[in-house]
Amino acid sequence: MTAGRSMARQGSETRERIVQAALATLREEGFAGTTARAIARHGGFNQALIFYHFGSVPGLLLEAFRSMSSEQVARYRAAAGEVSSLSDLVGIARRLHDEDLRSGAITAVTQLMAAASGPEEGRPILDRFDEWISLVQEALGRAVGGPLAAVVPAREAAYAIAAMFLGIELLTRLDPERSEAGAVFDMMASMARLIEQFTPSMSLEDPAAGSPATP
Amino acid sequence: MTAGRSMARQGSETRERIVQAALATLREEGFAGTTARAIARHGGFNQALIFYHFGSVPGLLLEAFRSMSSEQVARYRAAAGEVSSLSDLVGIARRLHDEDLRSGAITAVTQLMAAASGPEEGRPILDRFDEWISLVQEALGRAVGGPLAAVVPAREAAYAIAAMFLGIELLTRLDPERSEAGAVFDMMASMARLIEQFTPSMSLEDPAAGSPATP
DNA sequence: GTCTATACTTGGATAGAC
DNA sequence: GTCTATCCAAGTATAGAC
Repeated sequence: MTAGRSMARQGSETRERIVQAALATLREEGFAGTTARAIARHGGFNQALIFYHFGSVPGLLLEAFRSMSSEQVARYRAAAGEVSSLSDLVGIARRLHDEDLRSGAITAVTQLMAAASGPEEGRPILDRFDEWISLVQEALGRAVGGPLAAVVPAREAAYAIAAMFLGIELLTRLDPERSEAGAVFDMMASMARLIEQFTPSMSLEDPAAGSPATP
Repeated sequence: MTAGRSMARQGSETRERIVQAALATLREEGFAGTTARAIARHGGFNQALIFYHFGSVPGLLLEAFRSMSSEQVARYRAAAGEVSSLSDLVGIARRLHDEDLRSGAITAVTQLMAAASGPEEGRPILDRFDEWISLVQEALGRAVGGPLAAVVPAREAAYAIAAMFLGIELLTRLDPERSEAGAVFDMMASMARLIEQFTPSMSLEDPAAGSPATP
């Protein structure tokens, strides 16, 4: 219904390009180094475009965060839907971490979070982060059953797990070489297997409490 | 051996005053708002003093981090020495969190972590953070015994716990009103009690395992 | 919609008086 | 050691040509 030109699409593409450049700058230069000029340099476009499309640098960063978070949540919600054990959950956490080492998506979030100065800037970020907590909570619901589910409040556990993941990303970013994330995921994997031995599949369980796995 | 004047001590006092002002600014204005001028305003002294005493703003921030971390680690190492159960451990974690709500000490760390752009800046921060991990690991060693200790690698568990704490501080800072830290500590407290039921006091245990310390 | 040029502001850092 | 004054670099943001 509009003119035959691809003007709207061009604008969209440019916006997306700026968002990607902002995320790249955030993870490569850190928050302190993420200025309008640096972002423009990274993306190979003009610095003025940022203000034309997003009004201000903080405006761009917020939009970049929203865009990135939505994309990643959608991506992982699909994976979380197929989780059926704690081991699965640890598996996708590890995968998310590994992929972030390359893409830096979560890394960008930690930068924005850490730099937010108060509730005014923090709230929109927290709103988005809630989606991640829900994602974990949902996966947790699929992963644990039996007595464990009755004893562990899902929301709090999900919050704690999401916080831990966040902390690991923050530490990894300080020096990827020295990160102990790999060992931590290994530990959680064995703990998951251990717990699974004590709380066997719900579909087979009998009325008595204990009766762990019989190999 | 020097002159009778209290010049060295005065210098020390000023340095300390600047460090405190830097930490206060960091937690009240966030990293982005922590400029030489803002720090000076906070502390009620002249902006030029920062450069005279610390050479640069990053120099001051690093020193502030070292100072704060040492103090807090010493403070909590004493408390950790008296930990004898998982419940105790959760208790001091909660206390540390509550105290940080007022002092903002840990909060300042998260801000500095955000500032670090790469391994060069990240390494000294990570070096200090190692002390926190060791602290947790030590407390964990006192807190858990019996079969659990044999199955959970202490270093990895300590790393995970420290990361989780960091994440919780990060989230709490985004909006203290909305923080779910209290509920998370409650959950961990009940889980600690639960685990303690299944792995009773080591002093009563039977010869099977490694028979650690007997109080 | 995008680029060039530039006005305006803030922050880091130093010189020199006290 | 501390303060005043100031220089300079870097950043945000806008005006106007294309």
